[in-house]
Amino acid sequence: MQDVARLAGVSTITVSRVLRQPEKVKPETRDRVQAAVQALGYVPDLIAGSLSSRESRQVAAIVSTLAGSIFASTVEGLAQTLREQGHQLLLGTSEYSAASEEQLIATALSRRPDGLVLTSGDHTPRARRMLADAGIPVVEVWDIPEAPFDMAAGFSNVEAGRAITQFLVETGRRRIGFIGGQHEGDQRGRLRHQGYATALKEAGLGEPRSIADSTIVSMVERGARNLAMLMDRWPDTDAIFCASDSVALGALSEARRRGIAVPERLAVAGFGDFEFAGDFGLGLTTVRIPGRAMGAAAGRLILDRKRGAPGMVKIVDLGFEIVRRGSA
Amino acid sequence: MQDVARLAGVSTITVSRVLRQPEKVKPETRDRVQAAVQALGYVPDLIAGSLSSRESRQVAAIVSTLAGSIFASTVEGLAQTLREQGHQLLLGTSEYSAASEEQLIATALSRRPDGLVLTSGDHTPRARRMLADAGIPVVEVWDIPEAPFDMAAGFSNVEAGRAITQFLVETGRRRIGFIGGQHEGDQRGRLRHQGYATALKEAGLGEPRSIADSTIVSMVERGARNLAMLMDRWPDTDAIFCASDSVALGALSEARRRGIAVPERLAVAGFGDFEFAGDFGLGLTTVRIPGRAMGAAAGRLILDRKRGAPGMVKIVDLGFEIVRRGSA
DNA sequence: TTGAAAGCGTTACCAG
DNA sequence: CTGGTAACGCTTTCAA
Repeated sequence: MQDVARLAGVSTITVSRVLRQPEKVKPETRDRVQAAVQALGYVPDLIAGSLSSRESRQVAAIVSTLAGSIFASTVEGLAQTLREQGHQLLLGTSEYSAASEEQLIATALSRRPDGLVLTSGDHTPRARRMLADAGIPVVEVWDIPEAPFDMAAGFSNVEAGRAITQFLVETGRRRIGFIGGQHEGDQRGRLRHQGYATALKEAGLGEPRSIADSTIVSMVERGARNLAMLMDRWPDTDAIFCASDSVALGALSEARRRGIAVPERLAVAGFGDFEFAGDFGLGLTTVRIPGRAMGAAAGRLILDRKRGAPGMVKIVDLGFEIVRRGSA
Repeated sequence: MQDVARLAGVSTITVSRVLRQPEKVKPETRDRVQAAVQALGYVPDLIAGSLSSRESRQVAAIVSTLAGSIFASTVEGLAQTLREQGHQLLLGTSEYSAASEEQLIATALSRRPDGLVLTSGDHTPRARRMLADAGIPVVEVWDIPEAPFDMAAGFSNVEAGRAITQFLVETGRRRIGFIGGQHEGDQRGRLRHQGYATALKEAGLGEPRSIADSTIVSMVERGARNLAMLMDRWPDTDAIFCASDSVALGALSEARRRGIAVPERLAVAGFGDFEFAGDFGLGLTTVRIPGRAMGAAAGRLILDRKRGAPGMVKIVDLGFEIVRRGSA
């Protein structure tokens, strides 16, 4: 920066101003400085800048995985929104890691991000304390928590599970099963299951028929195995709601293998509307989730807060949508 | 840090040492400092640390998109490898953005990352200069460039295109088409096409039959449209190689629509082995790409270099694999 | 509209 | 094994 300043015949602070608030510098001076920046190929050091200005122009996000098209679009929406407003994304994934969310949060915070995006869920007291101490905007995505830590951008998993189950009821199904969620660590799957159970009760359709054997690694295989178990136990089942589209895909394979006609004898509904849900065979009936929009909204919430926008909304409910295709 | 030092009755530099090189501090002192860190809930400031130590323990990656399961696993593999070795990922996506790769590189470099991961391709002279000036390890992924900028972790797209085409030839196909790649901006698709054309020539099978209408947004739709165009123009085509699995998925739909039997009358091969390639209908014959491994290798190359590992490998060829399923 | 000086919180370097 | 002091490269005052 000193080199640039020298070449332009100004002081370093003027160079800084040209870069950060060009309008505060006289056009001639500005041009001279910009020429010097170009000539020297100067790249500012944001680390030094951040230390000095106490803002990092960086937002951290922690997701469990990018695989399976689940959080990928959310991360993408977030990254794009941040970039458009001059911020960068610091990404942490927790998959296959013994490191607790707590640990990941601590690591992220040590970079002094201007905000943090998390998937909603239970956070430990220690995690909550760290977040509070950091004093930065925090957005939980992929659900509307009952007691949000700070802000949230998501949809109601309970309502979504209830809605798709009601949809199955409306299409004449009476013996509806559930597979593939509600295991430990899948809080959102559990919420969907809760919605499913509620809908059953409201329709007077008896007890839930749920299988959630999580000993199988792949979601698709899990879907196949779980459907098999469910049909063995409740052979007259006429519809299933799967906790995710990949589980539904596995269930469809298993149904084909067993010669169970879909949707005639068994309706299959998924969850997520993943990229190819409409592009194989009869198409998967599912619940569309605003993945990308949640990321974008999370970015906006953080940046608005940072700007000190007045009358801030804290919870953004982006809803969901039932997409009917051939499988149910 | 001063608070911690005071509470532990040591100087700040000792606190720093306990955190970064615990073995250099006497156990008793160390315990006292660690207790103080706990008591105060101290979170070190990596920004200040980076400024001082001139290493950021952060690696930047720039990919075009996380959608479509293309780069997601690579990013995940990278993030995991970095995390395991105490580094963090700074992620930039270029999608839908007018900002050039150049701009993204400049932004990433301003954080002084310890390394940079890029998808291979043409980089502008200015970009190359910035990379050179930064003096950090750079890894190109998703191809083995002829003239790598620095290091590379990938596979040969040309060879992969050649191999799958040869496979189709070996299974008795003689009039083999290509759809969905080779348009502007898809350098790797072009390389696969080149391999395809080479294989045709080697087998004496005449001129390429290629369609690459890139005016359609979705890859799946593009596959459908392109297959339609190809079959209209060369009705006797008996096999196609699709530049990606999503294109292949679209082609399969279109074939179904037209009553073209797959694989009897038309063999369909994809590229990528995306997550669900084996899970719909007859299963997609495709080329499996080591997505996650490329990310992990890229991380290792950068961290090894940083450590000054001797006799460094600069190019890691992770190969590819033909996966035969029902479609070809 | 521009500049001088004083940090930002940490680590490198060199002593003790 | 521990500590003092001086950076690291920039931005924030506060003045001119």
